[in-house]
Amino acid sequence: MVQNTARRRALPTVDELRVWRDFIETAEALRTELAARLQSDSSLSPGDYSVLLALSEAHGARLRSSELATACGWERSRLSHHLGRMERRGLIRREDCATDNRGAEVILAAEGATAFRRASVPHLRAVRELFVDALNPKQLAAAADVVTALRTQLEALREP
Amino acid sequence: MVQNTARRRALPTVDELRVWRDFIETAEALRTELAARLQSDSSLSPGDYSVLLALSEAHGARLRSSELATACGWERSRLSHHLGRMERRGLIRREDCATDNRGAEVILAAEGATAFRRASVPHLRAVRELFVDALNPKQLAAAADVVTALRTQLEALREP
DNA sequence: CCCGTATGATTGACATGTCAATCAGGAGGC
DNA sequence: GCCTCCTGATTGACATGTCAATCATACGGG
Repeated sequence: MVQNTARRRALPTVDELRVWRDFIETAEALRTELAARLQSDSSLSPGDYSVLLALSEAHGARLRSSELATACGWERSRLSHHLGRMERRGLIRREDCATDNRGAEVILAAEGATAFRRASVPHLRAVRELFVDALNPKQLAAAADVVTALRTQLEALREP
Repeated sequence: MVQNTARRRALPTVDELRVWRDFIETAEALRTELAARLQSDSSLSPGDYSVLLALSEAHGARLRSSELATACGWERSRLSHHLGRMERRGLIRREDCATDNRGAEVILAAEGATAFRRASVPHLRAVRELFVDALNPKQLAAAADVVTALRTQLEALREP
């Protein structure tokens, strides 16, 4: 038991640390490359893409601000800042909500819809090239398994 | 062949896209959680930690600015901005380089060394808890394999 | 109806990151 | 020595992200 405790408390080995660093740096490099392609294909940032995707899938191409935040998995203040920038560029509009005077509705503008259409297929193609095509079926399944385990651990440790 | 080409060009399936999103979001969530723990343990950001780690390992606890950038894997301008902030907080100092008047040497300040010592063990412990302990040995090996494959593909596609 | 509190959203201050421009100092050819 | 080009590093403008504070409105108890 003492040994068990000691083992649980030990610091990562050099090999384990290397895997960790490779993992986190690779994820980061992938995000950066995807972002660069998205930008050059469509002048959209990944944030823009998330917002436009959520709005495109929404009924009537409009969402309450807080629903949009949930759909993107963002904090509200982050969304608010980002919507300000997107509104300046004409990608979305904001209107007061009819049923709750505190609320705002975010509406996909025509220019935003066009930009999203232009971005979508090249972006998905890039995901395929850079991620899916890099892995054989076993590796893809292993990746899914690993991220599930990581997510589970993360959620277990975040609550208590 | 036609079929092969078609398959290569196809967009990701829903399942493949889900793995991709889980992968990228989990990596992001891990980074965020590690950053939060680092901050509360030591008032250091991940960027601060990278810089202090590189300086700690350097001979004489000092490095040329561009060597430091390489060690961190950062662009020079990013490093320059970050060093400005760290210098304001007394974590590092900058001196002119004796052998090249263009150059600058970055020096680990006493306060930076202290902060790094305070941060180091809890940070490594957090990596163990959140990453290493979440995976059994097979999963850890699979993770290493997957990120290697992703990195290889990324580098293959970035050059041409 | 009115008050206290909760909720939806925005704002301001600041940390972080990228890109392009700048600036000073080396290095080689003449 | 001088001119040109290369290199090391910083800077400014701006996009992005977090946190705490703010503000207006909704809502429920009395």
